[in-house]
Amino acid sequence: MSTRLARNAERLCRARGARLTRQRRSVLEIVAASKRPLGAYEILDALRREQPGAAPATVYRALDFLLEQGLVHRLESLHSYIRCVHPGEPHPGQFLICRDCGLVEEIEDPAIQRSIGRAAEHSGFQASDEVIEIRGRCRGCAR
Amino acid sequence: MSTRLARNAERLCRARGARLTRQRRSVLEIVAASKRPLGAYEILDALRREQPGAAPATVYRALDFLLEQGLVHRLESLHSYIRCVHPGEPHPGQFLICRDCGLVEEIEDPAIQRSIGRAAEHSGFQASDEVIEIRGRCRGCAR
DNA sequence: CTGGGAATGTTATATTGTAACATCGAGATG
DNA sequence: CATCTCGATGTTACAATATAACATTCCCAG
Ligand SMILES: [Zn+2]
Ligand SMILES: [Zn+2]
Ligand SMILES: [Zn+2]
Ligand SMILES: [Zn+2]
Repeated sequence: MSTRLARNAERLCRARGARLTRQRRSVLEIVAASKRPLGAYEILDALRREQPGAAPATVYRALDFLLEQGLVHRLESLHSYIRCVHPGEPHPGQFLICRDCGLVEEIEDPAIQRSIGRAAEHSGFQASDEVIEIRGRCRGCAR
Repeated sequence: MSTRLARNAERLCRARGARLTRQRRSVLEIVAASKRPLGAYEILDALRREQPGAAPATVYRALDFLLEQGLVHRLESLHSYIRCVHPGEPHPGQFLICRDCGLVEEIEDPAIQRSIGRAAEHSGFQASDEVIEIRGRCRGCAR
């Protein structure tokens, strides 16, 4: 399967002294294999196919780890999780979420980042991270 | 109490043919009276002081109405609700959320709006609304 | 007044997320 | 190798958020 993904994640974790265990890797692969974001309980259903005893805490603990490592993002407005398209340095995600087909595109736009930085500064606010979720209709669905 | 608020909301709703009922106005006033965003069940607790029979659906229905009318915003990352500081035309909210004191400031920054518009356009995406929640430390707490 | 649609009451349940504590297991230490 | 230790996992129960479904009431147009 996604050996490429797994190896890259493994490398990143190793470099940080973090342990990408079998369970955590399973959750990462489940999330990464999905075209759409998955809810925690959808991940749980998938995980149970290889590990029938899994419980909610199992999934949430793995997700906590993967979020810390910047390997997945959480979509606040969908209560769901999606792989990061360019892990490496953890970063705030910016997403285009299609209401029609449910697809989500992760973008990385420095101009958005800059404008947010300036707005925060203008209010004397020290930003530490951001939730940027843009909802609408994707190119494919707009036709 | 906040007669000013209530009157303005009343005027806006009347102009649109929307009915700001007693219940809906109660919920609006509860939300507006709070310095911090309130969760639906916090609103419910408050509402029950004047209407002991209120149930979750009561609150969620009122919130749906107030959200549609642009009188309150939902904070996705906090699962909570806050009054709009400048109702009139419904608009996407932009928020600075302090992790330390819990205060939330609503801002309206055209530069953020523009950068998001351009990024969406660049992906052929028709944006219809946005979730912009900037988390960090407010001026007061930063000192 | 009366009919009809919107608003509310009421009950039950779905969905998402955590707490708490027992147990396991990989790697360090001697 | 033995054993110690701490992070990871197993397990159970529960908290917090949100919605479904259907009965009833209320407001207003006609
Ligand atoms: Zn990313
Ligand atoms: Zn689409
Ligand atoms: Zn607003
Ligand atoms: Zn603060």
